[in-house]
Amino acid sequence: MTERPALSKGEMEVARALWDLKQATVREVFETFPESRGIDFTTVQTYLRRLEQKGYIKARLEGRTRVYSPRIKPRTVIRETVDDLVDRLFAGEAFPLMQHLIEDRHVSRKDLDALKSLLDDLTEERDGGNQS
Amino acid sequence: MTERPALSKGEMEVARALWDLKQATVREVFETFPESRGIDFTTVQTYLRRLEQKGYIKARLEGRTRVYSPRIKPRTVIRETVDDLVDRLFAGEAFPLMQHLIEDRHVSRKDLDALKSLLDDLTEERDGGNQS
DNA sequence: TTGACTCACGTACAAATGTAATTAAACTGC
DNA sequence: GCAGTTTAATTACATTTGTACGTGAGTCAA
Repeated sequence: MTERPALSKGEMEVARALWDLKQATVREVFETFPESRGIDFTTVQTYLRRLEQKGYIKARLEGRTRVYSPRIKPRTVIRETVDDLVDRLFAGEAFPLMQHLIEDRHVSRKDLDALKSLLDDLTEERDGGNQS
Repeated sequence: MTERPALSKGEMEVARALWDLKQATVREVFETFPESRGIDFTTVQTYLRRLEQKGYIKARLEGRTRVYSPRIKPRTVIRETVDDLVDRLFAGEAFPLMQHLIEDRHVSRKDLDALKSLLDDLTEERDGGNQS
């Protein structure tokens, strides 16, 4: 099922920018990058073309301009990408990654609470109200 | 700070295998890969050589054999690698990644509890004594 | 001590990646 | 209506990556 070639790092950045915009031209995507990133317009263009070739996004012509939009849902791409990382760097175990994120990152107080809340929801859902 | 060239996917797999073994020869690392992975002995050898060149691991000679061991702590490598992913795929926000891991992955009951526990520890540590 | 093997190492090489220069097309103010 | 300017599309190219082959040195059984 892992048909599509994986995203490269540069492609990832550009794909995410496009997801944020929902749909956009090369220029629009390009403009989301801060000057400091020092990326060339044509580089962004190349990434978008490759993303299209790989099947991640699609484009329609509007006048002489290509307007790109996602073909694969971000959520799906994220799942595949994270799965791959977990496989390679954590032998397939997601837990160590979560642990790393919680312990070695600066998690804000707000995020901490939000995470707990997520976990509680999941626990409840799991138990379906009748487990003790 | 990001001096060392980043790990490639293949290098990641091999590095992790070496971390697990603490120190090992090419053959020992090679043998941790299941037949199904279909990776060649010399491919593993190449990855180890490149990891050494990139400064991630070091080797000492034992007879005519190289015994590899980590030069950079796994924890550090993981941090750098995950940071990079978060930057590219989540615009630098770690929270969405955690959310993805919690919601879109199968988290076992045991892991759920362990995660909550981690969060609680952190909360306490945060609040405990001097709050900001 | 030789022929069959086993390894370690260096070498190889196509494909993927990061990055951009070139070329071509459209647009704008004279 | 064309010289100059923006922008889009194509092409280019060095590096990195994935993957492995060849060569030569060490080892063992007879």
